[in-house]
Amino acid sequence: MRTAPTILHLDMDAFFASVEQASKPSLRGKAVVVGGLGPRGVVATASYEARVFGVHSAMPMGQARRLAPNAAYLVPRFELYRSISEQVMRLLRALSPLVEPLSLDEAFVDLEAGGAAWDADSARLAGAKLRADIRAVTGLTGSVGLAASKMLAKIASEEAKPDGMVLIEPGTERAMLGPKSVRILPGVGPATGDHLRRAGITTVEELAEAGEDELVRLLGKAHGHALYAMALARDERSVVAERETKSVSVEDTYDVDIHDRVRVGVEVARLADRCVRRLRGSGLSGRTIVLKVRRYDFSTLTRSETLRGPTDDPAVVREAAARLLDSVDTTGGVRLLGVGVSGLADYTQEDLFAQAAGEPAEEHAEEPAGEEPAEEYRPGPVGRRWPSGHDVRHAELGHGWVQGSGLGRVTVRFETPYSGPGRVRTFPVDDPQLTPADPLPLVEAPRRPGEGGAPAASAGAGVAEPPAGAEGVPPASAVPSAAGVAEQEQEQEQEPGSAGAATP
DNA sequence: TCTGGGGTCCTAAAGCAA
DNA sequence: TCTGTTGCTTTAGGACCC
Repeated sequence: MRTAPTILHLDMDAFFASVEQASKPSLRGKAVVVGGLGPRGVVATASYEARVFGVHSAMPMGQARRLAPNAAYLVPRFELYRSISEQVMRLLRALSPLVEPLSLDEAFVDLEAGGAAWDADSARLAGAKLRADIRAVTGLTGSVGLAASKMLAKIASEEAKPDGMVLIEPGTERAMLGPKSVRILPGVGPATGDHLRRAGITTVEELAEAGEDELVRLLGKAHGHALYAMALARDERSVVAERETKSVSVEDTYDVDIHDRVRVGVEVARLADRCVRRLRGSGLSGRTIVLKVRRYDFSTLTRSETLRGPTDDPAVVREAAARLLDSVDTTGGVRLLGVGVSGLADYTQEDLFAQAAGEPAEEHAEEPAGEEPAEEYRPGPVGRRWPSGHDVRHAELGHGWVQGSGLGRVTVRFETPYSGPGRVRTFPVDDPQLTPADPLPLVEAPRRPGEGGAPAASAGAGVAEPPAGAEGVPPASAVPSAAGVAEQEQEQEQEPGSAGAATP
């Protein structure tokens, strides 16, 4: 274990919600909830204003709406978040080549390996500068944890939230960890937490006192050893920059359970195709096909089949998935279906033995082997073209975003990341002057010299108030192309207005 | 109106081979 | 030849993470 606190963990604050607030001035300082808007959606991220009402990640949307009926409810825009995330990751890689992203909004950085820090003081400096740079480049805030190990750096950033920095001085680890709940340790979730509580263990201190043998007896070998080490603040895991993908999967939860066996088969085939598209997009193939079925009662089962060699042939995956489906009972209905491929290989080695009888493994030519195209099939009602929260452009009124749609109308708020809160107007859904638009950068790209570190779009109090509807003319750079209409938008059918941006 | 989507890792049982 | 041991692979499920 190193002796200097030179491992940095960055965690962006309420990332999805903060991005939406930065791009929509009327939502700043308001409760914002990002997640699936369908009847079975859950919260992906809640802004801190929404958390005051008790809304948090993974909560069913319905419950969130009951707790915070006046919050703004938005569909996630992954393409936009990805592009912001890349900006942040670039800043991290400027500090060190050893950057380990954990998700779009989180990463470890080994400052020592990059020569960016060697002791507590230099680490603090690097952390402070990073936070300032992130704010300048993205307009967003992130929290930083600094410590001598990954586990502690992560706990430190948790402690620093929101918008702060915490450094754990080497030597003080056990004292700080001791009184805390076992739940702060990575790998202790609801099940393990319960298990330990029944054994009379609730704090990290008690975990350490229980002893290694007892923990192994309680939780099994791997988990027991790992947890005991964590309890003693021992964590030797190094920051690893490149991790190989182990599996690729896609799944859909349906708004209403599917009972029709034929329809189930059709959906499985569709998922298999989508999965293969992703597989090929990453230049991979795989040997093991996995079918996942969640039944009406939420019981989940998986069936898998391992082929003799890796494949990226849609027909082969489709057929394997269909065979697997034959072995599961779907009476009562299914709420979720998924198809995955694991046992991955670089797909250069062309399918030596074609798996499907008589199936030419070669019709690779078609799809553009990149991102998934938007799905045309979703029988989306009127809202299809106007997902709530997405950007639009009006021929006369300029840039805005969809606040809600339904009943043949779409409500748009006209504002940009650099304007003040804007006005709301309602149009027929087929208004020819209205077109979907790409998101604008959160920070106006060429910053005027001498403007200091306070970019126009910094989400926070005291937003400058230019005349409502003022248009920042967007520099086209740094914007994700073809904004992610693809990803997932669960369509919502709502009365105008109820798609509910916070009533300003 | 209960409970998403994309992953990772671990365990245990069963089959098979040496 | 029979039996027991060991170890690897496949399969299914569960916990956890963001």
